[in-house]
Amino acid sequence: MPTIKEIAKVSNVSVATVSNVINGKGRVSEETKRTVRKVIEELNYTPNYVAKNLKMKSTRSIGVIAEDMTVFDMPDIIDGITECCEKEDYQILLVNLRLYKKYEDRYYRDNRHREEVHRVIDKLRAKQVEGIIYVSAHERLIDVIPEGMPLPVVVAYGFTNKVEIPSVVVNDLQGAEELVNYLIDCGHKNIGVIAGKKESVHTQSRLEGYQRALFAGGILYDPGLVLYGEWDRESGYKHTDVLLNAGCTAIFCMNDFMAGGTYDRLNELGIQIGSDIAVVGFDNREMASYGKPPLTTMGLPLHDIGYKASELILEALQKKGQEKAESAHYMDCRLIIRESVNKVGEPE
Amino acid sequence: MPTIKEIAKVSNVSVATVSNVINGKGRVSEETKRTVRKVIEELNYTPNYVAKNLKMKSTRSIGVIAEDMTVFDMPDIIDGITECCEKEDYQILLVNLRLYKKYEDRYYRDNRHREEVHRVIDKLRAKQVEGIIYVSAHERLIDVIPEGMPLPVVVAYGFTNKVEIPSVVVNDLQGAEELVNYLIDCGHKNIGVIAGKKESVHTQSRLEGYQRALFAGGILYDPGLVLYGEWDRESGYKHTDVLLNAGCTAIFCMNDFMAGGTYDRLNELGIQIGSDIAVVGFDNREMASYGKPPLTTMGLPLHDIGYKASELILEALQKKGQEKAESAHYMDCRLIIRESVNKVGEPE
DNA sequence: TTGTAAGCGTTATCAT
DNA sequence: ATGATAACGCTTACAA
Repeated sequence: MPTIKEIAKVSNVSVATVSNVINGKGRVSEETKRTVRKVIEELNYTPNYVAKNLKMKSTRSIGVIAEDMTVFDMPDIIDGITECCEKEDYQILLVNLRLYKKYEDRYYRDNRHREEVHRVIDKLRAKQVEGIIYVSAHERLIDVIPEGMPLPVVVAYGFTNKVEIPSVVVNDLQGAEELVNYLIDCGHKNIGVIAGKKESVHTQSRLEGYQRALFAGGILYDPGLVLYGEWDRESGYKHTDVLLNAGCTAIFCMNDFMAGGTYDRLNELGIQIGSDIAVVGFDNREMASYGKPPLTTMGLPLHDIGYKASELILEALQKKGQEKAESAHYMDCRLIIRESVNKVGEPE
Repeated sequence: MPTIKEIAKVSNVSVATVSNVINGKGRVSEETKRTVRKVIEELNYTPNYVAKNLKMKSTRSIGVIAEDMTVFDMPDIIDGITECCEKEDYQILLVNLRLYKKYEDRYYRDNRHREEVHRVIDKLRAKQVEGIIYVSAHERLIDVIPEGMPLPVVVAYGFTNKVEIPSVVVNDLQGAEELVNYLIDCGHKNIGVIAGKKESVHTQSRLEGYQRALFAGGILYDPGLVLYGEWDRESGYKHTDVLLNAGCTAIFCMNDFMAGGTYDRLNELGIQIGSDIAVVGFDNREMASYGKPPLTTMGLPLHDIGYKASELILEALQKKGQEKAESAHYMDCRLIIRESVNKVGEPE
């Protein structure tokens, strides 16, 4: 690997001049520019960024800590991060914690995890990344970031307990509200819901969105129409009947898995989804588009979450140590209309 | 950010000593070790790796170029790469080409793509990565890597036209053979296949696997039982009838999408999958496990491909410039047995 | 327009 | 056991 010194030597100029033509700085005659460029070409020279970074005290790189690459939401978040970073010419140092593979399902109770995160952050700092994005595998409270980080950190797809660390998350409320609005616009008034676990923040927010939509639509909220499930297919299956008996013309399942379960039950019963009854899901998982009929659902703003997280980092890098922005950023969901919702005639 | 110099000053020792205690080299008294460590702790010092890397001329990092993060096979491949790299303490510089988002479906005919790859590689070289893994979004010939790369390059999930660049790909032949073997073990003798596009390498290899399994099972190969599709659901749907008419008791679809299509048709016909007839897919897409019944299919060795690619890079780094290994590495698929295959009694 | 030289934060050699 | 110091490859005053 040739260095700038060798380029200088064979070009018969000083290293300063070579540096200048590379970076388009200073005044250097067209003549020498040409020869230097030719030599660079011939020797297949590539400048050494680690030397440059050392000198410049900047790396234009950020660290991305992904809890687990293989969970369904990761790729789009990472995609959003990379899109923003590419635009601003920032590089990404990726570390994949592989939490699920390593610790099964209860890694977050584990102190090994906390220590590992600290180790990883130290290494990233050592590599002189200018900021860090921590990407949670599922939306929950992230409390493993050490105190007093000397560089901007944001957590994507998770909440934080420290005000100095912004987080960017799904706007469940808007999503649910818009989804139920759509149902109402289609003429449905008796809308049952198969919710997630009662204590989940998603469940709470999506329920609130449901209530708002109902209120705006002038529909009485009947708590008897909301059943709590476990987010799994089975829950959708077993709760369908009671909603049917209550005379619901539409069922709002708080995720696509549970919608799959109500599909199962409805099929058994010979009830036609999308004509006899409407069902909607949430999350827009891959399976949603393969349902029969394809499921109308709410798309998670995964890409936007990643993009926004990058933006926050880059902004923080600009106005170094200036006022902190608000802590939680809610990204809007996007309605994915497919074929599982029928219009219902005006009954009045 | 404190430097080693400041640590030295407040510890009342030289930088050399500090460096030594950090790296556990040279002889230094327990006494000074302790004080230096304390100062490091107090000042929250982290060594600057870019300086270290410059000095050491090594970065322990490799570049990973992903054609598109959001295609289904990427995450597992990346996961494999990171697992291997973490084990060997190598860092990953990730670049996401976002090919699909940028160029729709025919990016690979586009010269902008080639130029972009060259630019990306230059940047990675500048960052002093020690090797590069190019991860294709779909298995095909990758010919965008420049000639005479001065560092190890391997392409994961794609073929190469240069002998010096190893590639690691799916062992379609083994996969199909094992899958059809399983069918035969279950007593099936009349096995139809809904293949992919005729010119596809996957189709060719999987067909060969099918033929081998048949041969080993003493079953005559009937070319009339293989129908070529377009890899999509529709293909599975429309080819099912002729296989049925030919009296097949099992249908081998060359991907899960097409299997979904034959599921559709079989359902219409009221034929029970997993008892009246067997169907198997290939790829183990997310949807496969949600089928009714869950689809028996062949899992792609995505993780292994990533892992192997890393191994090849790291090996090449060891025996710098020694003899090249073979060029194409085939990773075995893994059979995923679910509920879409019935056993069939011995008819003799 | 071009060259000299200091310095970025480390490690390593060689004295002491 | 510890300390001076050169060197890694680059940028940037400043000098010529």
